[in-house]
Amino acid sequence: MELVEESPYRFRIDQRDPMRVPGVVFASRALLPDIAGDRSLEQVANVATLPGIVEASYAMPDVHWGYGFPIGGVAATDVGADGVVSPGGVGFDISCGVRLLTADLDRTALPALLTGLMDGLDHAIPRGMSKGAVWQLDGRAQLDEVMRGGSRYAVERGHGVERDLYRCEDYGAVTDADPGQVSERAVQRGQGQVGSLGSGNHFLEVQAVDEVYDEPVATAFGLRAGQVCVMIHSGSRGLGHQICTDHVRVMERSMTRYGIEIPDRQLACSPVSSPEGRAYLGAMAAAANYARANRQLLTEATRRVFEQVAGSGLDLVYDVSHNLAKIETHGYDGTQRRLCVHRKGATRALPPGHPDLPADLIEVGQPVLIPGSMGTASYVLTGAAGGPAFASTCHGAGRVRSRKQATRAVHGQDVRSQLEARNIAVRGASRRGLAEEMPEAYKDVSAVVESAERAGLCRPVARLLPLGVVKG
DNA sequence: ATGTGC
Repeated sequence: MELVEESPYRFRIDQRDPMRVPGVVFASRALLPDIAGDRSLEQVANVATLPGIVEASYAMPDVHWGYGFPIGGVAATDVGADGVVSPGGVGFDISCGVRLLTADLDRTALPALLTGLMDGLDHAIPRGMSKGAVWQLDGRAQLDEVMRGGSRYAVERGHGVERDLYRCEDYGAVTDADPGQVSERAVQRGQGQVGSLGSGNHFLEVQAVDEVYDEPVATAFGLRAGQVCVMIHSGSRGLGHQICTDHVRVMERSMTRYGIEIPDRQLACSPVSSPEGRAYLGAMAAAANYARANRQLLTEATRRVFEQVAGSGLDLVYDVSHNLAKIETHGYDGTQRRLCVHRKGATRALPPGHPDLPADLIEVGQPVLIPGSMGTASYVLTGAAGGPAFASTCHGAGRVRSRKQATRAVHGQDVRSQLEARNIAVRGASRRGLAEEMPEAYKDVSAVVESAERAGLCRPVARLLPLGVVKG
């Protein structure tokens, strides 16, 4: 795999058969995947073979190996030119994403409150594999409402306030969800998980704004230095996982019918406008709404704890997904085209002036929420005008060691006491979970964010530091 | 990521 340096933060994989477009990796030289021991660049090249792909197969600075597509990948296909949609381009955790909430508290008030808050959250936040949820749904009919209405339905039912919807991607729900394309098995798995964190890299953190880089934008987002925040990172749990599994299987079988040849079965795909493509997009949208409702219910549980322990409310800064495909209009080849933009481990980053932004954010751009690895900083960014990858940027630190490698590397060292030694409170994390998520298993999120900024993908707004973490 | 695993 040969990389051509186009500029200090942009490398190209030249197009050669059967690639339809080049690959482009946005990263500093230091952050580039190790070509010898990592197959993610090969995956970037594989994605470039997809029917209808336009411009390039893009990789963000946090790129690493994933199912078919790399995590940290962005690929747009032209809907009007038989462009495809691929479940592997979204990932198993459909609409995994992040929301950030601000408290009416300064970090100076926290030492006296942190233990109470963390104990309250420990009790209030269901987490881990299939271990309960905040919301007990009343049968499939109500789950269908969640899949159709997302956060909007949750708020309608009293789980949140109207303002939450203005600060959620798609005003809390996408409109094209089709619960009829969600299997009974997916429903069974998702039924009891609305309002649950999950495990792996999912977390709820109490954080503080450590540094503000752009005062006017931070103010528009509702952020100030020293402010206490809560970040929630979760997705669509077993429901999204099962939807991905189901539709990959269907698409694998339909490939020959559409004459699609791909170098890796994990890139299974169908034309966006085909029955299989539309079925997947309808089910994917249902999972996207489910994930927003999930984060909304986790928000409500967190609010109850903050109200009771600290007498503080929590305002939503934003909720944005980093695993999703969306039909969007972008200028390409001199005209406006409808493109299916796959973002897998990549965050939508709308620039200032974009019509899809809520009125109070249109001048400053979309809040982009970047969770760091456990115990490290997280970032708030905003979209950059003229960004080079369909209004997308990175999504986090990006793994450099597999879960297995990380577990081996811990060698009995106590990740929990290392966090506590740095005054970060930990609740509910399994020893193994902590080992898999140790910061050494990830790239340096600060370097990732710096590369994304230098590549012109986004602009930095604020850095957040963790005070307490709740994990599965 | 995930009723970690065909």
